[in-house]
Amino acid sequence: MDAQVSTIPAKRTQAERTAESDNRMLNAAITLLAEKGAARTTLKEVGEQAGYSRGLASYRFGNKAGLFSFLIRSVGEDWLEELQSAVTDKVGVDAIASATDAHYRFVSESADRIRAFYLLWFDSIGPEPELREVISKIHERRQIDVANWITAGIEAGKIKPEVDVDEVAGQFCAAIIGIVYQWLAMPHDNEKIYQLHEGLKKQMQLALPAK
Amino acid sequence: MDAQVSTIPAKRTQAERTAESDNRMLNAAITLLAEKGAARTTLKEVGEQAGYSRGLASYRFGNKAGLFSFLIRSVGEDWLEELQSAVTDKVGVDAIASATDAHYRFVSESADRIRAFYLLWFDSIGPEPELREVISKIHERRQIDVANWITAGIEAGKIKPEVDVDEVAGQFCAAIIGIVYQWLAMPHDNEKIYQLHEGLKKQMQLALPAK
DNA sequence: CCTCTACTTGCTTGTTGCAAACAAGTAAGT
DNA sequence: ACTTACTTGTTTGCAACAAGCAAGTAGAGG
Repeated sequence: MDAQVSTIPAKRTQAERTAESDNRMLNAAITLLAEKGAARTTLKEVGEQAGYSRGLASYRFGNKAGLFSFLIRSVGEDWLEELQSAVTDKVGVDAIASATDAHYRFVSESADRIRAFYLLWFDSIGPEPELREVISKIHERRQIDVANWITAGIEAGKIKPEVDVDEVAGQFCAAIIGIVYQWLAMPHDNEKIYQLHEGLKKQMQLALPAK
Repeated sequence: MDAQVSTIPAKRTQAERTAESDNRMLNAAITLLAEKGAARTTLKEVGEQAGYSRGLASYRFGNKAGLFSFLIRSVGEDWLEELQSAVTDKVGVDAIASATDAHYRFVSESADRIRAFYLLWFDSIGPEPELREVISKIHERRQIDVANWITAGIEAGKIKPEVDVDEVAGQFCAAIIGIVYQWLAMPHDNEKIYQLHEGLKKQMQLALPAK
C-alpha cells in the first residue's frame, strides 16, 4: 500500500516535511485519478496511498476541489512550458505543427500526469466554480501562446496578414480539446488520436495560408 | 419544491404511472444537473423534486449511472434527430454548415436539456465504463452522419473525391466537442461560441474543396 | 555554546452529517 | 390473488471538521 521510504534524513525542517507530503500526495492523487477517475478518488485513499493517515489530504487541501486545483496548478505550469519548449523559436504554421506533434507525443506516451490533468480539466466544467478559475487561466494562456505564434508568423512574412488571428487560435484550441476528449474517451485507439493530430496540422495549414 | 400537478386522471394504468414518474424524474434531473452539475446532483433530490419520495430514483434507476445513462439515451436520441432534421436533404459543405448553424442555435438558446446532456458527456470520461458505452454509440453515430453528408457531397460532384472522408468527419466532430467544452466552461461568452461555430464552417469549406 | 522550556506547525484520530445502495414493507393497479 | 409502483428503514462509506498528539523551532538562563 505505502510507497518509497528511501533515505529519510531523520531530521527534517518543517518546510521539508510539508514539501514531501505535498509531493507524495500529489503523486498518489495522480495515480488514483488515472486509475479510477475523479469521482471515485477519495481524499482518504490519497492520504493513505501517500503513506500518511486518512485525514491528511483533507487537512492539507481542505477538500477535494482544493487538492484538485493544487494538482492542476502544479501539472499545468509544467505542461504549458513543455509545449512551449517544443516550439522553441519556430513561428507560424511551423510552431503550430511542432506544438501539435509534441502534444501527440506526450499524450500517446500516456503519462498519468497528463491523463489526470486532462481528466480534471473535463471534470471541472459545470457550475462548480472552484476549479473553473484555475482552468480558465490555463486556457487563456494557451490561446495567447497560439495567437502569438500566428502573429509572429505574420510578422515574419510567412502568413497572409488578413487572417483573423484570434479566430484561428480559438479554433486550434477547441480542436485540441476535442482531440483530448477522444483520447480520454477511447484510450486504446491510438491510431485515431494520431490521425486527429495529423488532420489538425493539415487544417491549420489551410487556415494559415502563405503570403 | 414540487412541480406541475395539472390533471391527474385519478385512475391510471401502471404503464402510465411509470411513464409519468420517469418523465418527472428526467426533468428534475435535467434541472438539477444544469443547476449544480453532476457531482452535486443527488438521487434523493431528483426523487423529491419530481414530487416523489427520496428513494424512488434509486429504486428505478439503480444508481446514479443508471439515471444518467437513461437521461443520455432519452435526450441523445432526440438531439441526433434534431440535428439531422436541420440538414434535411442537403449534402456536402451545405449539410455541414446547416448542422453547425443548428448546433449553435440549440446551444445558444441554452436549453437545460442540452446543457445537462453535454455535462454528462464530459462527466463520463475517465475509467468509469458505465456511461462510456452509451456515449460512444452516440459519437459513432454522429461521426457516421457527418461522413455520410460528405460522401453524399462527393457523389453529387460537389466535393473533390480525393478528400479523406473519415479524417474530415473526425476533425469536425472533435471540433464540435471542443466548442461545446468552451460553451460549458464559459456559458456567458456567447460571442465566442458564435465565432467558434462560424470559424468551424470556414474550416470545413477549406477542408472540403469543390471539385 | 548548550539546553531546557514555551510555542508553532505537521499530522492523526474521533465524530457528525449526508448520500448511495439495498431490503423490507405498503399501496395502487390487474 | 398477485403483480407492480412506490415508500420507509437501515447499512456503509466518504467528506468535513474538531480536538488532540508529535515533531520541529526559538529564546532566555545557565
